[in-house]
Amino acid sequence: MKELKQIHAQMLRTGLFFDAYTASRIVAFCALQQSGNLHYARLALTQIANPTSFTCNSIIRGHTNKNLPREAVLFYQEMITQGLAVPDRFTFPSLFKSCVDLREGKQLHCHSTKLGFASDTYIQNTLMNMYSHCGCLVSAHKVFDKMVDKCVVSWATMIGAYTQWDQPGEAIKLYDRMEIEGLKANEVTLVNVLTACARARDLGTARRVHKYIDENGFGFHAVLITALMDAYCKCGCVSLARDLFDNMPEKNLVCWNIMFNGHVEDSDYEEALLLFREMQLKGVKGDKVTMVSLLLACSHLGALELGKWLHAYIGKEKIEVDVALGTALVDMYAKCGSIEIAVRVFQELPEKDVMTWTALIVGLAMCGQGEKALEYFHEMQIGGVTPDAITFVGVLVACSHAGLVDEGISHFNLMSKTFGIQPSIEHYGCMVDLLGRAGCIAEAEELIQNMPMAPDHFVLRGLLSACRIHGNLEAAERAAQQLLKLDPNHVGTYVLLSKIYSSLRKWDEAEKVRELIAERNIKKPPSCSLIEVDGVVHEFVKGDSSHPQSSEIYNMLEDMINRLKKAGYVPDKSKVLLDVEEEEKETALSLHSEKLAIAFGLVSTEPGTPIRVVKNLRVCSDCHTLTKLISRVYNREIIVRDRIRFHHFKDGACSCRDFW
DNA sequence: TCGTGGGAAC
Repeated sequence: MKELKQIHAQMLRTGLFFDAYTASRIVAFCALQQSGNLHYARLALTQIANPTSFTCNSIIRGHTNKNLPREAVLFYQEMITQGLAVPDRFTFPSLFKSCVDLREGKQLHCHSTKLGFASDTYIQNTLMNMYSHCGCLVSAHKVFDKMVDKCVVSWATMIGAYTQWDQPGEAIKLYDRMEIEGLKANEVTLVNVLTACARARDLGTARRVHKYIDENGFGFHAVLITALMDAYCKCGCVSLARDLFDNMPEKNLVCWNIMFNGHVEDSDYEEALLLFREMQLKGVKGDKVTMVSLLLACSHLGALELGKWLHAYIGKEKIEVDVALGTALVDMYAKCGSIEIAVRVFQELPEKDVMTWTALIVGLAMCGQGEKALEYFHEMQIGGVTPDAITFVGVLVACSHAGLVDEGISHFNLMSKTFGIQPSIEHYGCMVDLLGRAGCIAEAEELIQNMPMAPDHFVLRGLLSACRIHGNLEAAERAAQQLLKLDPNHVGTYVLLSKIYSSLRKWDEAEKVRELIAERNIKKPPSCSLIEVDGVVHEFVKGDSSHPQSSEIYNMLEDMINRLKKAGYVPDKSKVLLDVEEEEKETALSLHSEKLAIAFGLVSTEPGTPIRVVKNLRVCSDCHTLTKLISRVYNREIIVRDRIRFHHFKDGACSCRDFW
């Protein structure tokens, strides 16, 4: 700018600036160059008596490029009202790009048509894009249909518009039409189609595009490969994406992020974290998108220390905490059993939306803090945030876990009456759980009878587990029958039913159910527990002896059980499925994965440190009793997250008040 | 003129 100003001054002295063409270059430089100055461009313009359309177009483009859309449109208005210059075909592309209002967009469309640019391909392409951005896909398509000379850009734009407006199926159809008409696609077309494949989970098309890329010699194109990776990830083919990723000559942050997210969505949290360490070794820094994915991994693993480390990293690297990242932080602290920090982080967030509030409500629900969850639910509405269907799932879960039957029912009614949200099967699932858990089995059955859809396995399993808690065999058999019809290969049904039989001492029936599992060759998912020590997540499965410190762990386990027996512990063998000798039952119990994880926690952390364990299944009653005692005898807080909620053990009691 | 990634639920 310093040099430009000198040139400008000389031009004024020599009179060269009064030549419109020469002056236009001064304006264009100031308006368009990185080092330019838009304000100066507009000042210079005021000194030009007869600016050309080129000069004015530069000003418009300058505002568009610097993301000042309002100013671009306002300047156009000035240009025509003051008659600065007549718009030409170069005026409209950047003008359309800056137009976000449909009404205004139509006016500009009208201008361009009156000026004779109706069939200019360049203008029509940007016009389509403008209509799409203004949310009028129909108009965008009308422009597309009427185009006589459609070029690659036209097709790519329309495909992109469909994808953007959540109609990936239509986008893919359009691409198919292109292929049929024998048209060549370019990189952008393919990126847009792949984005559509990702949204539509269309693996077939993604593979076809991949083949097309290989066969048409596109060479290495980072964005294209990145889009392909994402499509593979979203279609559940993470390893295909990983192959592409590993072979990329250069990896930008977006492709790292896609890979982190791919592994997280694939439930491979450890792999996501390993990959992050690899990225750090390469000296690449994460951004807010990276943090969201990694925090999600921590949430699933219950890796609080790692989560805290990421939180500190966000602060250290000055990563902007926007709503999505804020929500991920709240979710991480809540799901890692640190609800107090979750609440504090939540309160300090500058921006919260319905997802943020919902994450907190769900977090409180999981801790059994139903009343608090309801308080936040009301505070949220006072703050002007409208709850959605998922928020209500959280509210109902909160009521369910805290035994707030009446509140649950009233909120269930409130949902449709006041908020116009029709209850979905998820909401009915919560209600069945709520009623069943509180012992109202008949009411739960009646609700299932009267709901507008057929019960799914969540609903029926909720009923069945309520029957187990309350020892209602008749209702259990009815629920189990339906469940077995619906999903005969789900081991949970057999296990629950068999547990009900054995708790009622109907050993023969229990055995019969157990035999069915073997006969039908149904695979049991292994029960496993995770515990994080010094930032490393250790995994234990039932009866595990693969851990390097296994002998220490088993010694501790023995010590634990002996000390607890002295403190009054009697193993609860009634829920053990196996029809074996009493002693073996005791051994089977003592090998439950959470007991191993807790024993490991006791040997590998300082006295007094809280122990946090995450389980993939629900805790059994024996482990629950035992853990209560451990918390007293070993003077440790123990926080166990099971498949659906938290148990916070302290001084011999559990936060669930034995209601789970 | 057209292009890649992230947050809440039974």
